[in-house]
Amino acid sequence: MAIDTATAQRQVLEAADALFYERGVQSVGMDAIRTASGVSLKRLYQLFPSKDALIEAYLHQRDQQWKDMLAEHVDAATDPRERILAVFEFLHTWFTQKDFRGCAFINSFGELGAVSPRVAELAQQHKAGFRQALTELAAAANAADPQQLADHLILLSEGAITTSAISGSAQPARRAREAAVLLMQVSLPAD
Amino acid sequence: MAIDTATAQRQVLEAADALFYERGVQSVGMDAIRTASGVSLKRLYQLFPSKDALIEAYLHQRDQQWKDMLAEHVDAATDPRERILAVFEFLHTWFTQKDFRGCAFINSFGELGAVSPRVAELAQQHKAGFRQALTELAAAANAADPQQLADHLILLSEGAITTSAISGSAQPARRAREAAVLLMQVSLPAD
DNA sequence: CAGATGTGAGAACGGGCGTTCTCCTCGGTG
DNA sequence: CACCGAGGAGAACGCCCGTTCTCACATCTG
Repeated sequence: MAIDTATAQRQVLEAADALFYERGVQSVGMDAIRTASGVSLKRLYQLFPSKDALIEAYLHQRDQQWKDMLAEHVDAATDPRERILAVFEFLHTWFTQKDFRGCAFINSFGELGAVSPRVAELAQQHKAGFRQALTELAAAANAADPQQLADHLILLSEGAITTSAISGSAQPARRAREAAVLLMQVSLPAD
Repeated sequence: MAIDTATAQRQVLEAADALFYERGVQSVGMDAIRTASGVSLKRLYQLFPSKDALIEAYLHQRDQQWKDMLAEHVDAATDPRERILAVFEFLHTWFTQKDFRGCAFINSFGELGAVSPRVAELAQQHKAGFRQALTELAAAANAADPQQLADHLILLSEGAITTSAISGSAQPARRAREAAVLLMQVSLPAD
């Protein structure tokens, strides 16, 4: 008997995730995903009717995983400032993973953003979600202007992600944390 | 008679620059460059022996243009702090250009960094050049730790570039400038 | 003028890839 | 047992694309 539908889907998504993220979306053929997942092309196409659909599912999954990992780090702290700094701890542990290759959304956007409105849209949504989360953290820390602090922290985070991806070092997370501390000194009310 | 070699090369590079930047490197075929440049495939291939070579030339050219534009903005100011802030003015004017689509190096790296060591290398060099420039600006402003201030400013800049590219707004340049002002308040000696 | 050279336009070649199709096997059902 | 539908393996199809080749023409040299 063939593999259970749910596990087939999971295997395909796992393979797609690993390959798309590692090599970029366009460099990975459906055949590579078929081989890596062990799911036949026929099944693959009945689970995901096109490569575009699979790309979309891949990005969806990344978004969810990313949010979960972020929340996990943030929720380990209770002090509002530490919850903000936890974002940068999260970045550091992410950057240290040996398969780290930057933000899947930034990469996909660079590859396909101009050519696939759907990819551009998903990237925007992902970043909007991050902004939302940071704005809430900034508000919880009593920032005078939570949106402003959040935006500053976002710039540091995004900058750290791309700098770390290109340089291959996790140091940018440390630097971003440093800068965040300084910004919070100025933007948050004294204790 | 055929077109002069120098102008043919210039036309090819112009076309490649526009197309690669706009649509991404992999989405643009040699035929599109041929059509846009008006240079025959034969000539094109004797000017650039492969698409890879053309991509490399494209990145080289982007690097040079970018440095020139940056220097132009920075050199319009004399006060060390204003020279640093000029970086963010530059970003803002860049983001406002109607064809702005992020950093060519970040985009190419996302597309091909894992698959083409040469592209990864060129991206690293480009970013190293930017870091060098910012470190000098920070030192000239008497930062206690010029490398640290430079790294913080880089994070803001890179974050602004990707955020602006994805969101389609130039606002991140303003936000980055704001944050830079705050960081300089803390990192630079008082007047 | 003869002939060699270089060029433009575009066809041709070779390979890769997204997607579909063929054929065969196998488990379940009446 | 005979049949049916689903699924696996992989061939096949169409298309795109990087690169090379053909051919006709125009220009230069002697």
